[in-house]
Amino acid sequence: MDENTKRPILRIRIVFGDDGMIGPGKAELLERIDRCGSIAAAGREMGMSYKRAWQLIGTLNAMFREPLVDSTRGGPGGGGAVLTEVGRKVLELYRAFEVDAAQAGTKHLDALRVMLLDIPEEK
Amino acid sequence: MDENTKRPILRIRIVFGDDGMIGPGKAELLERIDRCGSIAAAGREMGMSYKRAWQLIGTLNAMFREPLVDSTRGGPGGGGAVLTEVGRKVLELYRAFEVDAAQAGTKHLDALRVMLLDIPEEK
DNA sequence: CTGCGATATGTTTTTGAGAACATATCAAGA
DNA sequence: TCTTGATATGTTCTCAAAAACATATCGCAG
Repeated sequence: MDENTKRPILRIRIVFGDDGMIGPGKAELLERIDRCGSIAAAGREMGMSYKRAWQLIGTLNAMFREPLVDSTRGGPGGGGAVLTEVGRKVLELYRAFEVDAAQAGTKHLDALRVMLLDIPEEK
Repeated sequence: MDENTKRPILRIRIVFGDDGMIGPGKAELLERIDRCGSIAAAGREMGMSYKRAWQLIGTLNAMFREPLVDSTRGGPGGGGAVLTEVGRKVLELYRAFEVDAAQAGTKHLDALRVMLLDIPEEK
């Protein structure tokens, strides 16, 4: 059974400039890295190849003034990765944004939902 | 020069259920259909093939209780398409949601922006 | 009754993103 | 020094989404 079926009704992607952006995927990845202490493990949890996870983190690190993730190789356990202070802050801001935005638009969202053919259950 | 470079900092995509969704692309398409009175013309303006535009409108029409776009073929000018009342309402709600969400999160957005390497100009 | 311009669809081709696979590298610890 | 587990990075393969191309249909206007 797939317990990962917590599907948000709202999906916000913040676009910076021409290409750089942060959305639900990268946010979740950051979160899991914080919990796992490893890019590989975080990616695995999300059913994502290590390479993909690594690439996403690479672009994230590249678009901010300071990296969001610090990674070390070798060492005890073979290596690992941790969120930097900036990383933690960015994640927190993104999540806060999500909450505020969703809350601000509840009225419009509800109005839209009743017009739908198949009304999806909340949460 | 491409004057269409009005790049929003925020890109919101509303996801309904498993697949149906409305985002910036479909919203803009609806808007242009309203102005042009034609799916083909609206698609052309966006550099999109007629087929693609037609498909997008098809899925939109299919996911709501009532169609958002009414199209006629033949007739004066060869045919055309117009927004229904529902279509206009959906578009309006989506735009309103965008505005409210962005406004609600201005603070967080600004905090994020200053951390960026290349700070994109607003608007 | 023919031509036009737009909708309506089907078929084929292209292409770009991600998966899959393959190594190389590092540092600690056994 | 050899193993280990994770990072780092290149190469190839797969497939689905979009583009490109091709028609068919419709209804006025002339």
